[in-house]
Amino acid sequence: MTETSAPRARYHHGNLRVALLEAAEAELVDKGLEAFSLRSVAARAGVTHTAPKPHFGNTEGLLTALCALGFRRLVEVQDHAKAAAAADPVAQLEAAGLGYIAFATSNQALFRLMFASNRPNFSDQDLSQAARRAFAALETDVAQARRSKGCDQDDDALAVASAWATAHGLADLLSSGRLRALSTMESNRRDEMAARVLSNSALSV
Amino acid sequence: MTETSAPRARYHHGNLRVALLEAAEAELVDKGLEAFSLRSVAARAGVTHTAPKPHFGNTEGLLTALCALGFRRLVEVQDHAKAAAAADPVAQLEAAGLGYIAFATSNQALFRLMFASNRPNFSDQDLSQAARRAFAALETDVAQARRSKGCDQDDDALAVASAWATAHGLADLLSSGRLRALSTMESNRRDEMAARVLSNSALSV
DNA sequence: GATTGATTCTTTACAATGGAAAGATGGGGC
DNA sequence: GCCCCATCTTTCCATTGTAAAGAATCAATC
Repeated sequence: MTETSAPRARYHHGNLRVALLEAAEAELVDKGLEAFSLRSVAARAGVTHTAPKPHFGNTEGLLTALCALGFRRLVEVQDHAKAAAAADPVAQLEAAGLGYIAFATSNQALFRLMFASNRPNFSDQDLSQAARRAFAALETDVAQARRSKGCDQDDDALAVASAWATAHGLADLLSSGRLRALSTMESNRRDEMAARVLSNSALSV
Repeated sequence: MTETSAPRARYHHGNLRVALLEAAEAELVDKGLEAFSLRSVAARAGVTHTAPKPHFGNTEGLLTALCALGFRRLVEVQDHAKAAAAADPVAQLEAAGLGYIAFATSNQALFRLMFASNRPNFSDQDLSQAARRAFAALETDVAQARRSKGCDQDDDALAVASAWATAHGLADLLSSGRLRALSTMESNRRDEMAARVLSNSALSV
């Protein structure tokens, strides 16, 4: 009777690819991107340090896959936040922004991998597609919020840039602990303030 | 007659500390933060790889000093931009924001060292002082712009967060080439758009 | 069910890196 | 002129990522 829950001692791991991705994320959480070690990741997964090669090629390959996973999760977090918010397009946009911030603050190292690293291969198909999807979602959120408020469609592109920059700036500064004014607030109030700043940036350019 | 401009072949370098900082920045520009190598920096300065130790301790020490230098240069760039702008407080704020963006786009790796790295020791006296100065300048710029427009002083703290987030977000996304909508514009027009977004974020929260 | 080929994983080896330790050098105070 | 000490070099070591070759296993075919 072979244990299906512990396929470890076997020579062939069975699902090493996903195990490595999980180990890599744990490594990222524990040590941060700058102390990320492929050998350590392999050890976490219980394999030797060259086992990742068939699955990811090299360290950059693993980080590229992890980065794509990050963009997909970013969209998930935003979708989850939107589902819990009011149907009003402005509330939806604010929820997306708050989701962006929540993702950044609870996945700091992954966020940096996605937005402040040269290690992932951004010309990789899977990654660039995942990143594009995240950007496309933002575009429609901004456009719908602006339509609901009767904003000029000609300024949509600028509003997208403005909203993204604001959300990204808040996310980055909050996740790195640099916005004391906001980060020390009680979380409901912080979200209220952030939402105000976000909708303003998208609607009144 | 000893050449003062080439104090290299001597055992004691003379001003190795500043030479290493210059070499470190060149290394940062050439290879980026993630491929930064202390040995390579030492080689650039014409010394062996352990020569930096008496001056900076370890790699983190060197990066910490470089990071502090970055914050001082950021303020310089902003001051320079403000000096070239109109005296109007809103124009001054916009100039500071555009300076922030200009710094980020022309010093990408240094910008990442300052805002997206755990390697510098941010509890270092010199560094934290330099960073605080940069933040203080921003605070006064925002406050003065708001006074000139009769904005409510109670919202100043939020406006500072909003303006900083917007400037930082624009800077980060532009420097990493992610804001095609803006980065493909002719530069005058781009600055005009960015200024509009920036002042809006500070004045109409 | 046995054989063969391809894939996965291990073993081994190597170059690059950061840092520790000890020695060589020479500047500066006395 | 002499000695102390900061500066720089030499040497050594642990860690890391990657390449190459071999062992183990799976899968397809006969």
